[in-house]
Amino acid sequence: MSGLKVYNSLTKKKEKFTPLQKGLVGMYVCGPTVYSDVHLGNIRTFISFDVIYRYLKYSGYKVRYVRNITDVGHLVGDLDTGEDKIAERAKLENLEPMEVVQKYANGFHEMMSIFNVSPPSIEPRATGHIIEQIEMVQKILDNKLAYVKNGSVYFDTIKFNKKYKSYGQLSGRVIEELFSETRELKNQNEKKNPADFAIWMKADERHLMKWNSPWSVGFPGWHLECSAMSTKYLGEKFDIHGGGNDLKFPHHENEVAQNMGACGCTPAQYWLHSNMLLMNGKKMSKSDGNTITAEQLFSGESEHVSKGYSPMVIRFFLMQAHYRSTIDLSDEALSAAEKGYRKVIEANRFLQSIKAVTETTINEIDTKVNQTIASVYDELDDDFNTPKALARIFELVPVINSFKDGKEEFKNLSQSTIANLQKCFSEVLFDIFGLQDEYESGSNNLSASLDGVMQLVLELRQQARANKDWATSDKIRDTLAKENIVIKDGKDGSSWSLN
RNA sequence: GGUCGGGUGGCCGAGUGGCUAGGCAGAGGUCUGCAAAACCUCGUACAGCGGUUCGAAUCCGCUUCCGACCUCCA
Repeated sequence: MSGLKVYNSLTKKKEKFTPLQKGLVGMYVCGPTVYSDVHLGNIRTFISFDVIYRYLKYSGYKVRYVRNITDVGHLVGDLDTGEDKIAERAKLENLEPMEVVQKYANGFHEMMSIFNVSPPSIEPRATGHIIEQIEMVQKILDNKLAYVKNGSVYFDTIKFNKKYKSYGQLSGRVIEELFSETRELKNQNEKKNPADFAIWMKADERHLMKWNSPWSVGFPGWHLECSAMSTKYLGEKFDIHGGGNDLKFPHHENEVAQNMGACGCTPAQYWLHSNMLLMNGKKMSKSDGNTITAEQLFSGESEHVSKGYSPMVIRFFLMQAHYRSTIDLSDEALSAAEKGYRKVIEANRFLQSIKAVTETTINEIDTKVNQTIASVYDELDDDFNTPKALARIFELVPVINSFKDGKEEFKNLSQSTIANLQKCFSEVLFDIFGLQDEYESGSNNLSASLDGVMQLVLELRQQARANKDWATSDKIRDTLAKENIVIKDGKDGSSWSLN
């Protein structure tokens, strides 16, 4: 229950998880910038935090999960004077900026739903919080940790670091080195030093997205929206802040600075960072063109895959790696995941169909199975170790299948052990990992009647087999196979499944 | 160049100072009319070179290769 340990990027250590308020967790995760279609790398991050969110809820916490949508403030190119990404895209597609935002936000939500990612408790947008952001800029100015230059406002990292000595703590950077490192290509005369960053930018005439402020007609700096919105919905101090590894610097580092600059306290207790999805050994990234969209993966229309893979196979594939490790996407790995997914889902399907078992005494095998079940949750308590938990689940699969086959050692599993297995598989696979049984194809009327038809077919085939009429029995099997229905002959009759 | 993280059996991926995950593929077997599925068994892997240790894939050093961040990025 409270045995959860999490790896904190701030301290670089695994720590016992203790929320600020007993039983309640506030979690903020950086969402997408909606200026183009999400790719699988983005999706991985949101699935990782979905599992974390689900596990926290499973563990009995009441979680307020805030995941924002950034629809302004991302700049293009090397310079802070660059065009806003959304505005840029709007020009390109000949759309109103808000149309761009809506279009890609819709696409994002659709993807999240396809991958069974739970919606957050609050999904705030940057453009909906301009006032809060302006107020935060003012607070930082009041605290003398920012300065105004030609209508733009810059965060004064030197002054901030003198006061708090903490700039760079999260990303492991030393502020002095940041100066010497920063390339001199910036025509950033407005900044006092290169490590400073804009929290409010004056917009020029051509800019499409701009708002009134005490300093100029302009727009907020990129990092500001997360600071403002996390404060608004979770308070100045909250429990977990998450995001992709690539956001650690400068985004999260600057976020911390802004929060401290405004309220004098560190925002999140625990910083969790998920690692990147790789393809061909390299980070999946739009700018490199090293990407694959989910649609391409579903349809198989990509040079990277030989066939299509379903959303749940992909989700299962991701569960096989720890969220803090990179994972390499490949055709071979996906097809291995597909088989593994099928195996565990089918074992579960049988498991859940077991009605009542004659109660027997608890024997050695029961004890062993129950220990393994307990270990599944221990693994998840250890920084959400899904691959280890999954390994334990797979140790239980042969137990279930052996029970099904009536194997001597397993046929007398007790009622309570079966119940524990059912609970464990259902909780871990569906509630925590967020998988779905794709072979079940819904509990609709069609599948129910199909099952009725299939029972008849299987019965007829069974008769044919009893009469050693192999021609008929094989014809049934082979014809069904062409329709992607697979017949499996077991000890106590046959079963079927959709391929 | 700076900072950080990695190199694990055919592939993907866990992991701990000694009890050597798991999935997929492969081999053999059981079952089966055949096939599939299922079940059982198997490979003794940890980049290289040194060192610490009774003992290291796991700790330290060096070498090498790869990646991430340092500029927008989940």
